Amino acid sequence: MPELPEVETVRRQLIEHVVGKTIRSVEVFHAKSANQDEDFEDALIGKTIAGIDRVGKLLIFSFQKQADLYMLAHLKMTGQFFYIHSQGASGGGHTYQQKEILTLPNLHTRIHYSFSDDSSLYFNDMRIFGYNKLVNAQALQKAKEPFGPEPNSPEFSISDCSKLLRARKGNIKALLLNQSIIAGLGNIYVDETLFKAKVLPTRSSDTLTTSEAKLLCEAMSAILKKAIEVGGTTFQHFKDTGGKHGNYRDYLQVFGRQGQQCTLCGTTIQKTRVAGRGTHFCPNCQR
DNA sequence: CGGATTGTTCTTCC
DNA sequence: CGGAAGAACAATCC
Repeated sequence: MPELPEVETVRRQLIEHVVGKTIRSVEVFHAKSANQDEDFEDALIGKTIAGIDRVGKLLIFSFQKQADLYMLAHLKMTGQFFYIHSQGASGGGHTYQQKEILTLPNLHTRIHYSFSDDSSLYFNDMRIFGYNKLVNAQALQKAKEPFGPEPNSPEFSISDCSKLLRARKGNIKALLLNQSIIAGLGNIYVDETLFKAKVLPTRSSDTLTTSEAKLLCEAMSAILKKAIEVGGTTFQHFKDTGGKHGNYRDYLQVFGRQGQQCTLCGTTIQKTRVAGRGTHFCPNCQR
C-alpha cells in the first residue's frame, strides 16, 4: 500500500541508483505489467534514464535526448522496485543485508531491466495492479492532469488547503482519499491524519470549522514529512529498492491498532468501514 | 470456503 | 454535475 511517502522513498533511491544508467535489455514476464502493445522492450533498449519525477503516487521516468518518451510507474498496492548492484562488483560501497533473502527474479517479478554496468532493476508486483507504461509527452500531460495539489508543496498553503476542504461536501475520509482534490494520501495516512487532527472520518467536510480544517492540513503535512524521513510505512507489502521495510509503522497511532488503547486517552481504538475502506479511529479523541 | 484486504477507475443511481 | 455505493481488477491471508 504505497502512498506518497513510500513512493517518494522509492523515487529518491531510484534517482541514486539508476539515473544516468543506460538500459541494455528488458524482459517482461507479465504482459499486464507493461504496455499492452509489443515494442516496450525495443523502445527502452539503449535509452539512458535522465530523471525520475513524481506526481502523487505516480512515478515518471524521463530519458536523455528523448523529449517525447516517458515511463509512468504506478505501484498500486503491491508493486515494488528492487535494485541489485552488478554481481561482479566488490570492494567499495555498502552491501545490502537483504541480499540473502532477496532472490531475483522471483515468482512476483514482472519486469527486469538490465543496465550497461551489469546492475539490474526489478519490478515486482504480486497482484499485478501496478504498471510500467511508456507514454509520449501528450499522454504524460494527460496523466498528470487529474491530480490535485500536493501537501507540503510550496504553492499549496495551509489556508488554501483549508478552504479547499471546507468547500466540498461528503465525508472527509472520501475527500482525503480522492487524488484529484489533494494528491498523495492513501488509507493509512488518511486515518493517521484524521486522528492527529481529532476529526472523525465520517464528518462531512462542509461542517469543518476553519480551525479544524487548518489543523487537518497541518497534520497531513507533518505526518507525510515525518513518514518520508523514516522511509515510509510498511504494513504488509512495502519494501524500498533495497528490500528494506519502512519505519513509520512504529509511529502509527490508529491504523491497524483496532482493539488497542488510544495513546492519548486510553479509549479502545475502533475499526469500521468508511468510504469503502477499513477505517481506524479513536471515538473519544476524534469528533 | 467465504470474506477481507487496497489504489484507482468505472458504472449506476439519485 | 456532485456525491454515494458497488464492482472490477488479482492474489493472498485468515
